[in-house]
Amino acid sequence: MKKIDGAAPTQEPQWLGPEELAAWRSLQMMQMRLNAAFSRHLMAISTLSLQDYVILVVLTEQEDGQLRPYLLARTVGWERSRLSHHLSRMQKRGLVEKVRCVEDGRGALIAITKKGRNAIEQAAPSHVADVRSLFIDLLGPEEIAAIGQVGEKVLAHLDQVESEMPEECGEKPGDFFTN
Amino acid sequence: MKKIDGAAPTQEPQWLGPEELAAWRSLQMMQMRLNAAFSRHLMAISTLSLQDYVILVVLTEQEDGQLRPYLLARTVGWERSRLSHHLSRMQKRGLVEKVRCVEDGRGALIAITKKGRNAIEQAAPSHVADVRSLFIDLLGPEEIAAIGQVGEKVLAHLDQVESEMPEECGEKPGDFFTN
DNA sequence: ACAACATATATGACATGTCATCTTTTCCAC
DNA sequence: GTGGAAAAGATGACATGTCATATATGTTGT
Repeated sequence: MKKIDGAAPTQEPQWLGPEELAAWRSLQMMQMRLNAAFSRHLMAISTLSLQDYVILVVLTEQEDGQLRPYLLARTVGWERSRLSHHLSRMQKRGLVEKVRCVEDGRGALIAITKKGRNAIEQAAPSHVADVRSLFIDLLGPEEIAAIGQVGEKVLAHLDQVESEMPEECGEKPGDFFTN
Repeated sequence: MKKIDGAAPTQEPQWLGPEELAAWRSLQMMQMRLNAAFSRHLMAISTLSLQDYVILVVLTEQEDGQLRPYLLARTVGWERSRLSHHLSRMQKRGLVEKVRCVEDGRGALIAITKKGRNAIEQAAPSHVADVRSLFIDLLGPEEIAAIGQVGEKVLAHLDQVESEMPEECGEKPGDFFTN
């Protein structure tokens, strides 16, 4: 089925304007380089990768230091299988442990270990200082607020769009986070 | 050498405030989910991954469709070896080709092929429409400008910090991009 | 001309992420 | 209760990214 260029004006692809393009690209580049910097820094000062750190942060934010993998996945925005693989590796390193879940026979509970807690508690101050010095402290409160608003707005829209997505339209979620 | 807590107030780690944390996290989550969405979409409508797309975009922006790998790496913000591996794969698929560089016997030139050009020209309109509908069109011009400014500011600071970094301080660049 | 060093790129081993698929258990309509 | 269908999680094959290192060529100072 071809599109016919009739009375309706042909939908010329709506390229990005220069400011739009520049903003989008510098945002992408910023994220990339910030994550690279955090990642390097974290590896330099601890035994944790940025990914490990993200997982551990979420776990420490639960009062019991435990969380179901599917919730953890949702929170950090990772794919199920990515998380599963990563948790296995973290378990091997003794950073987390898998506990059988009582209420749901299928599931597990991921619990942060003493060792995991030590690791993140030792790494956190320096990492946070990094986030401050490379990002937060460079911005004014209005800029921070603006960033937050943009993030929320875009995320809300994504939630909406993705929930409306007809099954098997070839586009399912599957994301990632990283602190 | 230990730090001594004397008259100088102990540097309590300067945690992020709630708005700061929320802004930072939603930005990260946004990037992650946007990239995931773009990636899925691109794969669905073309034979290109988001990474392929990024490389090809940069090449098409050169008038001769060619660029030295080290410059390409700088432009997209990837590590040298990541780029090298990825270009090899793209070459195998016929999207780019490596040309011997005349001025510099060490180097190469990466040139986009007909096939590569076709692929990206076919994919671009739909991808750009995606970037619009999931990001740009949700924001007002002030928000776009703010984003751009934040990006530039942070990147400028990163450039500075990373250039000042003493050799072998264990933290070298090594980043990534992704359109 | 040449040593000593820097730069451009490639490569192999390994870490990490993705996709499709399997198992187990739960949920629900009948 | 029972037969699916859906959810939670694990897993193996494969794609991609990282790190350390190798190779070749350029550059510089003498």
